[in-house]
Amino acid sequence: MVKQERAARTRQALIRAAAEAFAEEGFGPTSLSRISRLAGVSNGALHFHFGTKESLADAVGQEAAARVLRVMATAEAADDGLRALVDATHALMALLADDIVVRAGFELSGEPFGGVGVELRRHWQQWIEDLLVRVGLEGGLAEGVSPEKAAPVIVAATVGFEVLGCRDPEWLSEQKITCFWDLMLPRLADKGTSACAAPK
Amino acid sequence: MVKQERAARTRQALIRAAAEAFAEEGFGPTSLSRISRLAGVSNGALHFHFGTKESLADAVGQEAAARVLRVMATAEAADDGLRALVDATHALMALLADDIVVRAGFELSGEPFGGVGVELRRHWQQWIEDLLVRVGLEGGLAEGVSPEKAAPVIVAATVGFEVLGCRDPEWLSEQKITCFWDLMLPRLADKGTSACAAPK
Amino acid sequence: MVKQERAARTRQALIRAAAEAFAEEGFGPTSLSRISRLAGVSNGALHFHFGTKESLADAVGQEAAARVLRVMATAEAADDGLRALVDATHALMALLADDIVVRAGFELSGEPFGGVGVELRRHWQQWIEDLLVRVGLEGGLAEGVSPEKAAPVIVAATVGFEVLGCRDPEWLSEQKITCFWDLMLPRLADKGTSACAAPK
Amino acid sequence: MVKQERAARTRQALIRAAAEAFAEEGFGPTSLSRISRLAGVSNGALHFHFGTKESLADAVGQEAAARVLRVMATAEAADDGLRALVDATHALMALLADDIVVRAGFELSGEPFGGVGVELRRHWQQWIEDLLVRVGLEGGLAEGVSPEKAAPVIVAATVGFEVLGCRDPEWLSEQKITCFWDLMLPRLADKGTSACAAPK
DNA sequence: ACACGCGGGACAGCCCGTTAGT
DNA sequence: ACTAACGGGCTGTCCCGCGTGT
Repeated sequence: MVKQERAARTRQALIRAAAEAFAEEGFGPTSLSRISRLAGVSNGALHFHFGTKESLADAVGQEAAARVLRVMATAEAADDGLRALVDATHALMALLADDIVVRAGFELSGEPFGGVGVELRRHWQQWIEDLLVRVGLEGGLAEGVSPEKAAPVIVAATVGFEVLGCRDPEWLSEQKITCFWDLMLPRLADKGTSACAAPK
Repeated sequence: MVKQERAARTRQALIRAAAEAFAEEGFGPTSLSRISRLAGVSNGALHFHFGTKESLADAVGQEAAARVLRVMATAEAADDGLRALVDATHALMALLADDIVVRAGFELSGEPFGGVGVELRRHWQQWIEDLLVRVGLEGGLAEGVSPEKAAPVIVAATVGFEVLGCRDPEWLSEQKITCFWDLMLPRLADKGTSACAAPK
Repeated sequence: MVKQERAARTRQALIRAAAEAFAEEGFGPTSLSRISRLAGVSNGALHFHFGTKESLADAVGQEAAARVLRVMATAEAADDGLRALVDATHALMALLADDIVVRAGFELSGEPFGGVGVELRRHWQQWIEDLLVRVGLEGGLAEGVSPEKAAPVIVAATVGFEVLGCRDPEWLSEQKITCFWDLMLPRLADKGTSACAAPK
Repeated sequence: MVKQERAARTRQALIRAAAEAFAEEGFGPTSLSRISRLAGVSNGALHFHFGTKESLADAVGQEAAARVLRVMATAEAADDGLRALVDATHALMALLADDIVVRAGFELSGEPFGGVGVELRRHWQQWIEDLLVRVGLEGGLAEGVSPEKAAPVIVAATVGFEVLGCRDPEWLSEQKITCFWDLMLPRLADKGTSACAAPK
């Protein structure tokens, strides 16, 4: 049907506009009128697609999660676990730098929602923990370094870069992340790793 | 005057209540009625002390800045620069964990204010950079590590801990910070440093 | 055509659902979505059959009027005029008690429509007046009782029973109406009437 | 205090305006903006005095109940019970005819509120029942007439006059009520009563 | 000086009745 | 007959002065 095609385009425009607004002002202060104006549709159209403001935020979060998942999947294809981790952080920051939806999704996951359900940061943390556990089992971690201790540090740093990157995109640059891994990787990795601080 | 004493108490109660509310919901969604109710004063009293919502947030930010400054000053008394850095991060996280005003101040500094003026995170970043420069001049940094590269990494990590700590205080625990320095310090410091990952 | 049969069924379902909703909440507060949901049809289907909300209410009113007319016609068949009046009130109350469409029609006729056109209560009043005039001409009314004076009293009482019956069906019971005629009939009727307070 | 005087005047203006609007369109269709415009105050003032639309309707209902109570008390002073009943109905109709608040209160008590609490019609019914029981004990009722049977009839008739009077004030005229009692009283009262159909 | 009751506008979010397009 | 979209309007409430009291 042609109608459903147009509807999908409207839906995407709405999600995109909402992401822009949420990323700029946060969930609460953003008004629905602003979003519908940004998307170039009427107020009623917004309500047709998303009954409530929360459900709109939900949609933004899920769209962001889907895109982040693709990044994780791509990075996981690397032959070395730590290599995958470094690549994933680089790719995530690049994504945050130019995909407003993903950025909004991350910001939203930090707000005290009334039960939004999408927790992007939690997903990210979980993925890092799982990956590190696998690396540890394969003997890829240096002595005295456990997945349980290393994962939070990496999560905190990446969340920090993300948060600061919201005001100043420079924080999301490849250079900054490379600095991070340059400091972190030597202590984290077994000598035999193929990973280096720069991406790919 | 007796009146002024009472006024000061009201002012403090207002700042405290505002910090609580801001930390919980953010600046925009928090209503002034909620703050005045929390503080146990009337709506009119709030507007007597702080003419506008922004000026109230300003006061919260300045109060928080004052307390953070004390932490920095205390840490700076250490004889070793990196020692001071480690101590300062530990102390800041402890402060964030149990001082709602400081927590609110940090959160507020991440919001896109209409010209609030208080930028706690920027202060923190500046302080770290200055300190690292001093350490570098004294030869306390390892080879290949420059203050310009190391400072953002430390700032990002601490901001990350702070942000995540807003929802789960566990992120602010001494243990988490110790893990961070345990991974970061060996690569950062010259061999002759007296600093270690744990506080004090 | 088969289509027209289906259309008629949809139309009836809509009228029935609208009656239910109008009777419960009144015209204004009832939303068209609620009606279409109740009827199990789509929003668009509603607007295909009834272009506007008023026209839907009109349809409910006309359907109700048709059913009330049948009651009047049946009662008129009685040989005694007052007998017909008593029977008609009994029959109307019974109809109100179990026909939601009629109930809605009466309620609607009490609302300040923007020109609905259907005035069920007025019809009822007119019918009673005409009947009483006929009875009067036949000498069936007691001395000192004129149709002009008696009709409003009967109308008021029946409307009262109807209105009160909307919240509590007990008011529409045969017993209550019998009580009414038991008090009213002796003063109203000539001694020679065959009518009694109970129905049929 | 001057302020409180002004506040009371505002409150009364709001109640009066609300009564006017409710009586004209009913609870649901009436908008708060219309009420505040009618009262000549701002939207915010309305919300200051009555937090919600329901609470405003409540206030109207209570004000109406208070005025009706005064009517009942006055009528009760009559030496004859049935005399009191006749007087009360006449007085109530007169009140309904020129006190918009009372009219609104009665109309409101017929709407399917979400728990308004004020049930003017129920009060009226209760008062009539109690009065008739008292008259019955004093031997003022004719043979074969019980309070339980007579009260609903009188209530229904008065409610009918009230409802019809909303669209056409003629229904509330002394003449109509006199007709009612002229038909009803002979059958209801013992021969020795001093009551007659006309008021006072 | 300090505090408050009262009131003023301005939207916010939600949703409603309605129309195009197929 | 229905999906998709449109404006407009409703209630709630928010942020903020004005004037008065203590």
